[in-house]
Parts: sequence; C-alpha cells; structure tokens
Amino acid sequence: MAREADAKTILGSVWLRAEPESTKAPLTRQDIVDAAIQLLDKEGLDGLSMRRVAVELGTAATSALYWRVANKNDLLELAVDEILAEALVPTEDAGDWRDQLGVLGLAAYEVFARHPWATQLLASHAGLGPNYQSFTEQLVEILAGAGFKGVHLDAAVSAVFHYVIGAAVTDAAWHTTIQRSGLADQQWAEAAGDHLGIAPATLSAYLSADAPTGPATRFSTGLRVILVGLRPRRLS
Amino acid sequence: MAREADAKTILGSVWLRAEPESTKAPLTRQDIVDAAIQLLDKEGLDGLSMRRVAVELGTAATSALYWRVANKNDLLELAVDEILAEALVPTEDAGDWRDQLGVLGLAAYEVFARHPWATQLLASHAGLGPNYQSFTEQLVEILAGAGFKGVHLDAAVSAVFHYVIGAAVTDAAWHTTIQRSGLADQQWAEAAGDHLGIAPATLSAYLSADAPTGPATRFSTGLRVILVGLRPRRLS
DNA sequence: ACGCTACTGATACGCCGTACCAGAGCCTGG
DNA sequence: CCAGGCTCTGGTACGGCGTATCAGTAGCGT
Repeated sequence: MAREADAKTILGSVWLRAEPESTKAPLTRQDIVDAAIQLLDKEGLDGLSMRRVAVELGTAATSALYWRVANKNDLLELAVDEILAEALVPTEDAGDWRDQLGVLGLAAYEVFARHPWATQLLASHAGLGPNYQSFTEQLVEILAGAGFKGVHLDAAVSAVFHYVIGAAVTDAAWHTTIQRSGLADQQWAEAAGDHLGIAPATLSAYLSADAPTGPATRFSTGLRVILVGLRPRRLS
Repeated sequence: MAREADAKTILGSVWLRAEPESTKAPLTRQDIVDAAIQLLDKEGLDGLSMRRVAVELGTAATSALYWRVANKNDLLELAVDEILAEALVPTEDAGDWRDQLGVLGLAAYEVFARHPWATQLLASHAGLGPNYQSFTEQLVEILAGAGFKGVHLDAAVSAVFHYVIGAAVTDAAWHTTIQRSGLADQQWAEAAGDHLGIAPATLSAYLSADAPTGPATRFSTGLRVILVGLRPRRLS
C-alpha cells in the first residue's frame, strides 16, 4: 500500500504531515510537483489529473505517484506553495516601507496572474506552506519596521494582504471564464460585449493586461491608495 | 436533446446566454438552484453533483436538470449569484459614507462566511450576475456620493472590494482545510497546533468566529483602516 | 385527430481519484 | 550466502462523476 496514506490523521493538509522518507526513489516529490505545475500552467486546473501527471512523468501507473503524495489534494497544495516562491522578492533597496510593500504586493499579484490555477485554489487551502508563510512574514517585517505595532500591525497586514488576494482572485475569475468559453480574448470581448451592452473595445481595454486601463494598473493604483492611507499608530 | 446546450456559443457563463423559456416546466430553474444551494451549504462544494441535486428534487434522472441549465458550471454560477442577494443590504441610514461602506462590506463578508463554497468559486467565475453587479454598483454609488471621481473612484472601489474578497477567501481557506480533515474545529486546532508549534488555544482563538481575536474582528479592523485612509481626491 | 414540442427515465461513454494486488528488485540481519 | 522484508512497479478494478443519447409520453394548438 502506498506509504503516504498510512498516516492515521490526515489533518487536511500536506503541511501537517511528515514527508515520507525514501532511498530508492526514482521519482521525487519535486519531480511530481514540477510536472504538475507544468501541466497546470498549460491546461489549467481542470486539465490536471493524476493520470496525466503520471503520463507526463513517463510512468504508466498512477500508483507511482501515491508513494510520494497522499492524494491529489496534497499535490495541489505543494504546487501552490512552490510557485509562491516566485513572490519572495527582495525589497530592502526598494525605498521606504510603502515602496517596499508596493514591490512585494505586485510580485505576488503577478505570480497569481501567471498561475491562475493557484488563485483558484486559494480559497480551498489554508496558507500553511513555507513560502506562503515567508511571504506574510516579509509583509509583517516591513510594516513592523515602519513602526506598526500590535493591533495596528495586524490590521495593516490584513489590509495589504487581503487586497492583493482579492485583486488576484477577481482577475483570475475573468481569465478562467474567458478560458472556459474556448474563444480568444478578443472574440470573447466582442461576443460578451454584445450581451452586456458594452462596447467590445471598452471591455477589451478593461481586461487586457497591457492596456493602460487594464487590471494591472488598477491593481497598482488601488494598492497605492491603501498604502498612502496607512500610517503607524493611526488608531487609538 | 436538452435545450440549453443548443446555444452555439457558450461563452463561458450563464449570464451571457438567454434562459430557455418554458411552459410545461414542472421544475423551474429556481427550484434547481435552491436545491443546489441547500446541498452546497450542507455538504460543501465537493458534495455537489448533478445526480445528487436530481435525487434531492425527487427526479430520478439528471436529464431533467439539463433542460433548465446547460451544465454544472451554469448551476454553480446561478447559485453564487443567488446567495449574493443576501449582501444587498440597505445602507442609507448607516451614517457617513465610511460607515455605509463598513456595513456593506461586512454584509458581503458574512455572506461568504456563511457559504464558503461560493468563496471557492470566486476565482473561477467572472462577476457577471445581476446581484454581483448590483453589489459593486452600490459600492460605486456610496463612494461617488462621497466625492470620489474618475481614477480615484476606481481605486477606492478596487481597494474596498478586493479587500473584502481577499478576507473572505482567506477565511474560507481555513474553513475548507479544517472541513477536509474531518475533525471538529477544536480537535483540529490541537493536532495542527502540535505540528506548527503553536499553542492550540492561540490557534483556536485565531480561527473561531466568535473569539475577540477571531477572523471577524480582524476583518472589521482591517476594513476600518482602509476606510480611514481613504479620502476623496487624495491623489493628484 | 394529429403532430409537434417539451419533457421523462434509462442507459451509456469516457473520464476521474484512488484502492488493491501480484510480482520485482534490493537491503539487511543472520 | 541466503531469507525475509522492505520499497516500488504495473496492472486492474471500483464507484462516482458530467453529460450525451434515445425511446417513449403527455399535453397543447390546430
């Protein structure tokens, strides 16, 4: 029987279980996670199945996977945390604390824009992975360094962090919906614009990443507004 | 063949297609959506299947559903928008614009807390439903009434809205992870606390909705901080 | 009375996650 | 050097899923 499933208490997350040690291991956890990420980036969340990952890895049977990973859920958790590593950018040289938070927030936002499947998983998996935790710690450190303390620190972290998540989620929703239609962005904008009574050009400009009125700009200005409003020891 | 699927262009969302009219209809769209919501509230997103909805409605075959709904995705979109109606609370008597936004934001947050499955779907479905749109319109109106205009208006809406979504998503993540473990909240906190090196009591207090250090309070203070920082025509 | 349409109920297809099992190879203790 | 017990492979199987398909039926407009 596959080793990973032996654990009596599953606890709902990979991060609450020990990784199975191995010696023979022709297939490491990393291999599996990497293959999964590649597949997820290419085909989206619905395109991922244990069988496809197995095929991608050249092993005919899925049983090979279950030696390194308890179930599909584990694999997804590992994949999400893996790509979050991309959000851990250095910020010391970015300027004052507001600029630093801007850089960090944008980095996370861009990671989620690159990997919409990860965004779709944010509401189903508690942030227990090491990279997720490092990210929030980095947020906390910057704000603490700026003089935020106690409740005010918590509130400021909450404001910035949740704003980033929310923006990523909203963008991923558009992306996934368009993807589901099977149409190219442009064509979808035309068809959808008709139904919604919006000029396709306006819709396109609203959704296209590069457009000056696109989501990336909206994200940055929204974040800026929050950051400008934040001040240490503001509340009593 | 089921009528709904006839539409040549699916466009990725119910809201971009016409509802099939019907005369005989012993089973309305509303019936189906209501049954789905009941099931989702009770069993979570993974507990919903077309077959189970059909059983719940007393019709043996799932084909009955496909006359009113093109596919499972449509049903989920309809369910999400349906529960969003609960977030459309009146705000005129709540005080100044900040208080009004506080009331509206909290209402939405609480809706998502009551229906975590809807939160899990936020990243997969663009907000095209009527209730979703009404909600954002209400946000816009309050801020416009407070004197926000143009880019500043967009940024303020983005800040408030995305913060609410992000907080809901983060909370749903904890909820879903604990749910998946099959343990009661208390027991999970003990087991997880062990693994993470956190006192179970601290973890419990952090997660329990009623606790003074719980997610609901964190949401409110975070939102308050954002609102306090917002001012009409702040940016150039 | 007829035929069309909207619908029912059943069945079927091809996928999914994952359990199971027989065997293979290797590691270790005697 | 061998025996036993690991870890791991490959194959198969189970039950459930979304949804297509199809033969029948009931009621309505003419």
